[in-house]
Amino acid sequence: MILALDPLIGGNHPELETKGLPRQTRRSLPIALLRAREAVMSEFRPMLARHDINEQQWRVIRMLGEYGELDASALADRALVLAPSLTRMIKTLEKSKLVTRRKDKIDGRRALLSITPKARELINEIAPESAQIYKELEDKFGARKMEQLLDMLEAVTSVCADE
Amino acid sequence: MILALDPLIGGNHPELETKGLPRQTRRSLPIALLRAREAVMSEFRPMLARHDINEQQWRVIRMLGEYGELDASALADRALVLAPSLTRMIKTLEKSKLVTRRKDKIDGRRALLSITPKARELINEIAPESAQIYKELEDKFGARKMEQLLDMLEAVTSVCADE
DNA sequence: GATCTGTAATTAACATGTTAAATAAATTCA
DNA sequence: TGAATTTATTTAACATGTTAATTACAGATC
Repeated sequence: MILALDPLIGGNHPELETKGLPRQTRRSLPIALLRAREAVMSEFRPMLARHDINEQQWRVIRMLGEYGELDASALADRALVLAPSLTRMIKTLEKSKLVTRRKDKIDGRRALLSITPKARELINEIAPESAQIYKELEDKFGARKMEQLLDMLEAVTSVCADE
Repeated sequence: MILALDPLIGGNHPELETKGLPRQTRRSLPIALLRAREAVMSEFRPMLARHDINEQQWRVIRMLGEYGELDASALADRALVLAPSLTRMIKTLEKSKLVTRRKDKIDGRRALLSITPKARELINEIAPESAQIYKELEDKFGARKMEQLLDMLEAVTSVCADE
């Protein structure tokens, strides 16, 4: 997505390409971010799958583990999940006894969510495996470069976020 | 996602947090990539919506515009869409007369996909708007930093991809 | 040339992503 | 106070994401 296309009709000639990608797409930030995310997540997904959990569920459970009880909006925000998705996910997670839900007595609109002891056990199983994978990635890529990359990602995020 | 969780039960204390995020999550690469992508895409999505097209459809059309006719596997690969998603998307895009589809006469298993003149017109409308948004982003973030970020994203992608 | 194996695409089933509309509770303010 | 407005959540409808199974064809082997 999201770079100028040249006016050529019928695709680019090979000499305009590098690394097998046309120049328009090769250095597109949105695509580079998507590619990187896919690549990184491919290291973690099989491990999560072995624990019968998906990426989004892991984010939700983790955030509740880290913050404690949260209302739905705050949780959706932190777990980077949209509210309607969260509503559905909570139903599933309640059925599998990983999340509990109660009404806020002060503000009746709010749903307060927290994790069960079973979910804490799950976190305790997954966390070390996750840390291991992360560490291997950090070793291969370089801890220093990782820090730099995280800094730049934070920077580009805030450039886009506020305006 | 994907950093070690400390053994504290019931969430972190405020003094362990920075920028409103618990330390476990604050510097997680998968989450940073997701956040960055969401932030960047939020700049482009409204423009694409005005053209009645979503992010994935734009990637598919763009790739066909850049490469010319492709079989479904090659297209799915380049557009970063899974094959089953692509199958469904092509049906929609055929109905809206943006993509055409034919069988490969040499290898009967392959579906060869290309875009219509109508899609080329759409590309010609979207491309300059996209370039404009991209340029503004580059100006705000810094062209040099953008290059560095793209380099690092490429690097982390290849570290994960091959092994 | 019939079977066996591998590959491309599709289908199926269930998950989340996305936008808009509906619901319900809180807040504002005339 | 009570109507109007705002806010939190849910529902609805349709999109893609994801994995597994299926279908259809190609290529290899005997």
